Parts: sequence; structure tokens; C-alpha cells
Amino acid sequence: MKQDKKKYNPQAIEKKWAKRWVEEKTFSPDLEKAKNPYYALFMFPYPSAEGLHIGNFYAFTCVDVMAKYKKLRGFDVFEPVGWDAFGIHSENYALKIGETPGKMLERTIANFSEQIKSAGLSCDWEKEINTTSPEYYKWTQWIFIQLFARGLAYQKESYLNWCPSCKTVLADEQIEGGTCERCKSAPEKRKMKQWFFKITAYAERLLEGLEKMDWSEITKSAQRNWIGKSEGANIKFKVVDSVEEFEIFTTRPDTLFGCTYCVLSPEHDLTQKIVSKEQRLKVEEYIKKAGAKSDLERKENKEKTGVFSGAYAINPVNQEKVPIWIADYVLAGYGFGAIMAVPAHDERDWEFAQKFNLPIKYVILLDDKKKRMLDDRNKENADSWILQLDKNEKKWWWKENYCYTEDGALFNSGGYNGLSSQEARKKIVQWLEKNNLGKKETNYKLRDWCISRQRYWGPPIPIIYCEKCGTVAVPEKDLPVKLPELEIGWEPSGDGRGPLAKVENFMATNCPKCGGKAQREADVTDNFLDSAWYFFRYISSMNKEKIFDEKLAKKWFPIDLYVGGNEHAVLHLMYTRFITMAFHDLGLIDFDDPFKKFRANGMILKDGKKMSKSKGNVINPEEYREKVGYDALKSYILFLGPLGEDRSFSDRGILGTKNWAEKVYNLLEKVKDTEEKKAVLQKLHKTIQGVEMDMKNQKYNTAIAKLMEMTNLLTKEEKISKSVFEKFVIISAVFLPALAEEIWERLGHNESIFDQKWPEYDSSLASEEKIELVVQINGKVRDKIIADADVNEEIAKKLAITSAKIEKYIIGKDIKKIIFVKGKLINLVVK
RNA sequence: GCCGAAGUGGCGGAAUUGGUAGACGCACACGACUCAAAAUCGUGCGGGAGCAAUCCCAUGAGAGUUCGAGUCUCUCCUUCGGCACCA
Repeated sequence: MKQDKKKYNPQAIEKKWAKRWVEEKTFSPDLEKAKNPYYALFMFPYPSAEGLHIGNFYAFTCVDVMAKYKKLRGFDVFEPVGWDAFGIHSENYALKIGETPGKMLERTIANFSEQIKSAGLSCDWEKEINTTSPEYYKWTQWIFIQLFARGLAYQKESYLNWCPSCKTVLADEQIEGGTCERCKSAPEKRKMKQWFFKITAYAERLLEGLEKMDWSEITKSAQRNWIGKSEGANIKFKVVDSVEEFEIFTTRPDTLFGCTYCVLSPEHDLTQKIVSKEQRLKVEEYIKKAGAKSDLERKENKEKTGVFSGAYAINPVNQEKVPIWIADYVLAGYGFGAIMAVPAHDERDWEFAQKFNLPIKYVILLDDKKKRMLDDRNKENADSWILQLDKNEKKWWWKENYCYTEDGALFNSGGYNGLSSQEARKKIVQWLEKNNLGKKETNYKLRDWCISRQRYWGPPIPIIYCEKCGTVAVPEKDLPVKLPELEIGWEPSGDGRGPLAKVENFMATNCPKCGGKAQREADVTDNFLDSAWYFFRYISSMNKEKIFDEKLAKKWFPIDLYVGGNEHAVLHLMYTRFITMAFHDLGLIDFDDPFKKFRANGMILKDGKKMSKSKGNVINPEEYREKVGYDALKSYILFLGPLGEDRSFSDRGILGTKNWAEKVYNLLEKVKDTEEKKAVLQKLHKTIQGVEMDMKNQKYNTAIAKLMEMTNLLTKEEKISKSVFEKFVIISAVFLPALAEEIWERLGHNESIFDQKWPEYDSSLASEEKIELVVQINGKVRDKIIADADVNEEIAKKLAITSAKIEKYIIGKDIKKIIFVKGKLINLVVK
């Protein structure tokens, strides 16, 4: 019986402390008075009915260990928690189980919060938020009207992604690999009038900001690709025998002389105006067909199609007359939806010209090196080059049947012949600008954020349509526009309007300007808007006057550490940056980017495979609490490898951290009144130093390894002094919080271990007195000699050449050179 | 195709950033305890040669720089992530 009491019982210990931490508000800082703020944030969860999963657990823990470490280092740590509960995800699930989302969430949030509370995280439950509460979404709507007032929220009609299953439009960011991010069905193209946020106005700032931020490279690169900056020029083309003209965007103005035709997208405004009588029927038929194609069809079938418009344009640089074609390989949404085609030096134009027998004109010469490179790539055609000798330099161009996009030297280009592509780009654009025929321009792939959703479960868009006054924002004093609590009729209708459109007492209102009868907007905002600003609300979750307190924001922002899944790289993370920049421009804050440091946590694989319900290899955290306890589970996840990489979880492997926790627990018995051995003290101080360094670099895995080493050393000791053990327990508390807290109490302390000070290491103890001096001959290790740590070159040399093992390598040879690395090695270069 | 990250024992991964490759853990083997098993503790554990001391090979492949390369440079291969008819 007594035996049992002494046994490590993680479940009981963890339960006890998790409860006490919440009750005693151990981790609730005073935001106003805090002197040394540290804001640690994990992506707030969507409270799914399945409950906490291992991915949540991983991301939360990555933040949590840093929070605990910083708290021990004397910071006022704020690690808030809340619920991202609006949105299609919740609503679809509610539809599936036939319950209203509101009722369902009451239950799932209660469950989820119990789970997080029992996980022993240092969350501040005082500041909990929920995006579906009117106190929260009042401010989501407030953001909308602020952006509306500044022209950053606007309505426009355009072709949008319509998800037939979710029955709503989606933002471009929510189409992943051509399908709906939520339900994986193929979206249709629909022309609709919708609300947009002008994120494109921030394209350059979003891109530039990336340079300064401490974010995972993988995330930054995803954002860069999504923003898709390209520099080039706009060029005007006049239409022959017409007053019309159109502009094109190109990144290769140096190839302007090689333009042999132009292409307009089927949606281009000009097509109707310029089409010739003979071609009209064909053109109209083509436009109709192209319009019916979904993005997915386009993606799958990249075969070029198109039709001649019957009209011609004038190349501004050489007055050549070139045909204008209509083709859907030119996209309406990018640039002007019109291009100059240079088939010799653009692969898409090349393909099109081949198919429709359009002329090809080479204007770029390549040097020998580039020619050889292309020859290697394209061996079967390697004999079609034409040689041109230019100032004794060999230059080449292709005779036929090939297209190359490399930069080179210009020819067939009038006064620009001989210039490099780079120079020619500058000169040609200068000439165009001087003659008002074009200008330098930068384009981005990023498009404005469509935020209307034809759904029920979101904040209603705070807009009123008045016959007299037009589109009017709901005044701030009337916020929030409450989402009516519907028992029935909240399902998406699919008719292009949100279900609120049918709720008469919601829709009917008065115009805030003229007081006359008016209608509300029936759509709600995108769920990603709720989550684009939640971290601002945490610091003022109770504030009724303001979205957040500016003084507190100044103190607590930018956020010190943010961790979450990289699947949000271009969704959530881009939107948060945009909203933060907008806040900056509203004068609310003085910074542009909300997260100083972001780390993407990788995925957890089970035995090397992706987890999925169908495979039955899903890791349920609660199951492992039963088996090994949360302290061991969390440590194991972190121990598996460096942050940001995928990691393979195995049932056997987890025993490693379980054993570790148990060993630490068992050390308690050895605490005696005793003098500490020097070797133990040295290891302790080295461990403190090492853990500090690893935490600084967020190398949790090696920090744990160092603590394990210390544990192994202590396990071998008969007696451990209390002072050494206490220090060791404090530094272990970062990874084994409940266990450490329990030990701390048993050592006779009343206050929480997390209110203790991190022990300072003594650098004289942390560094070695004796080292193993490595002796190399010509860079190969030949001997290791124990020497004083501060041994100098002279003595090291003596030690080396008098070593018996070294003798045979230097006998009869000259020592040409000696390389000495202090505290490490001496290398004798002999011949 | 373009951009980014990565490739080290049977496995997850270390390596103070150019200085002892394989820390720590898992698995495995042997030993101690036990009537026995589990648990625990101890020892070993990249490959090859040798009784041994020791020597050779080895960080995806190949070259290079260097006294010295897992780390830097170039070329190539593979895997993963992002973008993709974006002019």
C-alpha cells in the first residue's frame, strides 16, 4: 500500500495542478501593471465536436513551454485562449447533425475548454473570447465600417468562386488546388456583386514586411508566391482604323519588336467594339464557350484555344500591324486582361502561334554559354541555330521550331540592336514614357479579399441599402447588428443570397441617414475576418468602449511568439497582416506587422504516415494521458525533433519521455542533507546554461535531451542535495510542469514553482576545467590528450609531440604548420 | 516550369555554425536481480579488417576551396511544401 503512494501517478498529479492553476490564476497577468510583458499566442481553435486533437496539442505546447520558460525568467507572460466559433466549418457540422450552430457550440466549447484546462497549459482564462458573442462581433463589424469609410471595403461585380456544396462565394485564398478549402468540391464561376476588402492596396507593404520578420522561411515563401510581384511595363496599342486603344502588361518590354500579334481575354471590354463583321459570330460563340468553362476545366485542359477578332493593332515601337486574337489563355483578372504576344520568346505564345500558324520573329540573340545550356536541354533540335558574328563574339538565334525565354542581346530591334535585355528594358520603357505610349509598372497576383458569404453563421455585414441614400454603413452606435437566433430557415439557400434575406424583421430597417425605409445586407462576413484580429481583442476582452485599449496595445504588441499550422500561411496569416496594417493606417497602433516571430509547427505523423480516421491511426491525446500522462506526452512531441518539421509519433518511442518523468519523480527519495559533489554541480550549471541557449533558439528537443542527461547523472547518485535538486526541478518545470509543481510542493513549498526565479548559472562551474585536447595530423584525429581548458599553443604543442601515439606520424618529417584552436584541438601539418 | 525547405546509424534525431560525426531517446543484444516473467539497473550498439593495440571507409552523388567540410562553392539526383496559361 505504502509502495503505491510513492509511485509516480501522472494522471492524479496533472489533474490536481491543472485545476489549481486555473483556480488560483497562476497564469493570469495584470495587463496594466505588467512591467516585462511577453505575449505568447497559439492559433485559437475552432471548437470541433471531436475535441482537442494532437495537432492542437502540438501547437499549443510549442507556445506553452516558451511561456512557462519566460515566466520563470521573470516575464509577465500572457497566453490567452479563445474560440474561433463562427464560420462554415461549425455551420456545416451543425447542418449534418441537425442542430443549430449556437446550441451545438455551447456543448462543444464546454468540452473543448475542459480538455484544454486539463492539459496543464499556462492559459489566462480571465480573458477568454468567443467570436460568436455579440460583444466580440460588434467589433468585427466595426472593422468593416472603418474600412468602408476609407474605401477599403467596397462592392463590385465580378466572376467569383461559388462553392455549390457550401452554397456561398469564397475568396481566392480559400480555393486550394482548385477545390473548396472546406469541403473539397469544385467551385463554379459565377458573376456576382459582392463585398471586397482592398488587400491589394497593401500588396507592396505585405511583401516588404516579410523581409524584416522572424518567420519560418517556408511561410514567407508561400506568401511571396501568393502576392506574386512582377515588374514590367504597361504598353498602349492602337487599334487600326479605329479610335480605340488598349493597354497590355509585359515583363519583357525588351521583346517588343518580336510581338507578332496581340491577345485579349474573352471578358475584355474591347472585344465587342473591335470585332469585324465577318468574325463576329465566331467570336461570340467562342466567348460563350470560354465563359462556361470552370477554372478546373481550364486547369485540366491547357490546350490553347482562341479566335481571330478580325481587327489589327499597331505595335507602337515599329508601327507594325499585328492581328488581335481573343483567347482564354489570357486571364481577365491579371494586368489588363490583354497581352502582346512574342511567340519566339514566350512559351505560351509559342504554343498558340504554332497552333494557329501565326508568324514568329526572333529578337533575342544568345551567347555561346546559354546556347550550350539550351542544347543540353533540347538535344534533338540542337542543330537549328543560326550563327551571327558580332564584334568577334559568337551570338546565336534559333531558325525554327523552338522558343527560348532567356535574356540576351537584342537584334531585329531597330535602334536597340546590340543592347542587353536588361538595358533594352530600361531604354524601351523610357522611350515609351517619353512618347506617352506606356510606362513602368508593377503587377501582383494578389487579388482583393472577397468577404461576403451567403451563409447564416457569421457576423451580418453592417450595411443598409436605402433607395434614396444608396449604400450606407450602420453607424457605430447601432452596432452590433445582431445575428437573429433562428431555429429554422438558417440553412444556406443556394440562390445567391444569405438565409437572412428571408428573415423579414431582420431585413427591414430604417436608413440611418434619412430615416426612410431601407433593407439590410443579407450576407455575413467571412470567418477569416473573425480570426484576422482576435489577438487584439484579447488584451481588452471586457472593454465596451473600444475595440482595444491603445495603451495596452503599445505595451503588449507586437506579439512575441505565434505558433500554428502552416496551412494558414496565405489565409489567416495574410489577413492578419492586412488588418494590422489597416489598424496602423487608422491610427490605432504604430506597427505594421502583428507577430514578431512566427513558427509553423509541422505535422504529426503516426509511424511515418499521415493520420486519418479511415486509416484508424488517429492519435487521441486523452488516450495517451491514460497511458503516460500529459507531461510525458507533451515532452515527447517536442522531443521528437526540431520545431517546424513533420514528426513521426510512435507508441514505443513515447516510453522514453515517460521513463524520464518517472526517473525525475524517483529522484525525490534521494534528496538528503548532503554536500553536493563538484561533478554534479558542474553538470547542473552546464545544464542551466545549455537549456537557456536552446530555449533562446527554440530547440526544445535538445533542451529536453540536456535535462535527460542531468537526470541520468542524478539517478546514479546516492544522495542529492536539496539546493541542487530544487534548481534542477525549476528548469525541468518548463517541460514537466505538473510533475515539477508536485515535487516542489513535496519539498515543502507553498507558492507555485512558476513564481520562482530561474536559477542563474555560474559560468566558472558551467565551463570545463579539463578538456580532451584533440591532436590531429594533417586534419585527421590521431590522439586525444587530457589538458587544462586554458592550455596555450606552446604547451599543447609540447603535449602533442611528446605523445606516444603521435610519435610515429612525425618521426622523420617536418612540421610545416601548426593550427591551434583554443580549448579544442591542435593540428600538426607534416610532410 | 518557377520559388522555398530538406536529405546524417535499424528508427526519431544531435553536432557550440569550418574543428573529435552519431548527443539524447527508441529498437536491438548481453549481463545483474528473479523459481520465472515484467519492471528496474548495468554494458554494448554506423560499416569493414584484426586476438588486440589500431587502421580503413562513412553525413543523397560527383567535383572544388581548406591544415581540416555534415557544415562553404559549383553541378546533378531524390523527397516535401507553395505558385502555376499571372504575360
